[in-house]
Amino acid sequence: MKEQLIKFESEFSIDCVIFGFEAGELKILLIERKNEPFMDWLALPGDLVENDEGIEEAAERILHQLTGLHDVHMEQFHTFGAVNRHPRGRIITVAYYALIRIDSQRELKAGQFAKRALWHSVNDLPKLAFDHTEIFKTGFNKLRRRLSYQPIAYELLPEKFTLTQLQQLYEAILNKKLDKRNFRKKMLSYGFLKELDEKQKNVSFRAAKLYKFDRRKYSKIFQSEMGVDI
Amino acid sequence: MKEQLIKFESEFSIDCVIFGFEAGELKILLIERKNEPFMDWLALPGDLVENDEGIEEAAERILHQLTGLHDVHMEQFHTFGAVNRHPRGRIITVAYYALIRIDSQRELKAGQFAKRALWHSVNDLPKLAFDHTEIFKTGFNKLRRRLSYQPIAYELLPEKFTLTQLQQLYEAILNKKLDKRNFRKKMLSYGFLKELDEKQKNVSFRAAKLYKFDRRKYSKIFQSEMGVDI
DNA sequence: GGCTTATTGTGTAAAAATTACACCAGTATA
DNA sequence: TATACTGGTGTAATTTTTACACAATAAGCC
Repeated sequence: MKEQLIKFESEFSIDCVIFGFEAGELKILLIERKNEPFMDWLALPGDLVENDEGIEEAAERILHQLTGLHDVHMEQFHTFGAVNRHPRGRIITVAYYALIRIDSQRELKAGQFAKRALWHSVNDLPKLAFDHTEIFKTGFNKLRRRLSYQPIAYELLPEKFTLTQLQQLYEAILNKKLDKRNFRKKMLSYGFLKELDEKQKNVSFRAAKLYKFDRRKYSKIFQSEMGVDI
Repeated sequence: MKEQLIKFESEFSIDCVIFGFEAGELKILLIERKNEPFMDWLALPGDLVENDEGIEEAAERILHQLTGLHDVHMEQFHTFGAVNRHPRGRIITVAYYALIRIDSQRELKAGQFAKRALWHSVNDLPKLAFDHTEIFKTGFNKLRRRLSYQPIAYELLPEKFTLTQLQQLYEAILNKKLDKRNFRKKMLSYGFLKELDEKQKNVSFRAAKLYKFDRRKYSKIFQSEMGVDI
């Protein structure tokens, strides 16, 4: 990354924990590093923040560079600033997480700083570069806590999905079995799932109804539970 | 604007939103600035992070410098990084909040960078220096959300307190009236309040029982509800 | 001492939310 | 048409949350 440490009193970066869901498994987006330090290691996608961009802006830029995505709802979750977290000197990093739909159509673009980008299951992660394992764990815990009071998981699913898929996703994130009937009752009671006149195709068993997420209704319901202004 | 921007590519600071409770009112600790920019304005206590200290460490140092306090449980809640948040150049700030007991014995020490330090009610805050009004609001919302799922308010009360005081504190933070009986039932059901054999003194009405917070039991109960390691 | 005043301290019933639990229906395919 | 597999559904018990009112107590004052 930065070769000329002398030049800077300090620097900061953004790191992204980007969750996706595929084949019943929760995954995160990783890159394989091209340069020292930690050459060839897996790492969270991240980059230094430019001096003329805000950090939200930087987060968007970086995610775009790495995935081609725009307008992804990203949320800051923690800032890591241990003195020795980066071997090249003092670099504080602001960590963001995002939930995105894994789109098999679109290939991952590694960008200029990585050998490749890949989706990796959250369940058997190897040790990551820098303190990225810690960052990932913190982000995953944040996601869990968030999901248990706000239904945000739909962002990970394809546009049309079945209730079973939704439940599997919840189970993957919360890491526990849920009761099918209670889960459905609860999800439908929120009122932001729209039942479609369509069913699954190409399955070798009874096809399930497809549902769609209704963003309008969702906002109405959950905006009121947000923070209050003073 | 931007007098010595040349010297630094970037810098970062800590700002602290320190809550206290006094006379039935929720307050925060502010300083009156001694220097430009924003000379004479009220601001959150904060300082630049040194290059050889971690940010948690820096937060502790700064709080200590400003209040003389040690071992206060501080929690990071957000990092602010708008490009123009600081007129002197690009300074990203990591915001922490803390809840402390206002101790009338101990005088506030302003330190070398402030004219004075003071407790100010959260209800009629003037406009603060920099983006500190926004930082405060974000921190206050964080405190509210946190309090509604974790009983952390005891940190603001004197060692011995009455249930009415505890309720007033909740009402001040959540900004709504609570039902006395339900509130007491709930608080006592947690099991971390220890009833003392003592009562209020010097009150011109029926004295209330005093309670103490039992830190041991609290930890037992709430550690299990924290994030899970992977 | 007894009256006034202000606050403390207590219980119950109704409503709402959460949990536990099992079987028939539908579709593909063999 | 039988088999294998997943989809879809309801109810009762339990727990949690809410709503609500009055007697007990202590100080101050007359």
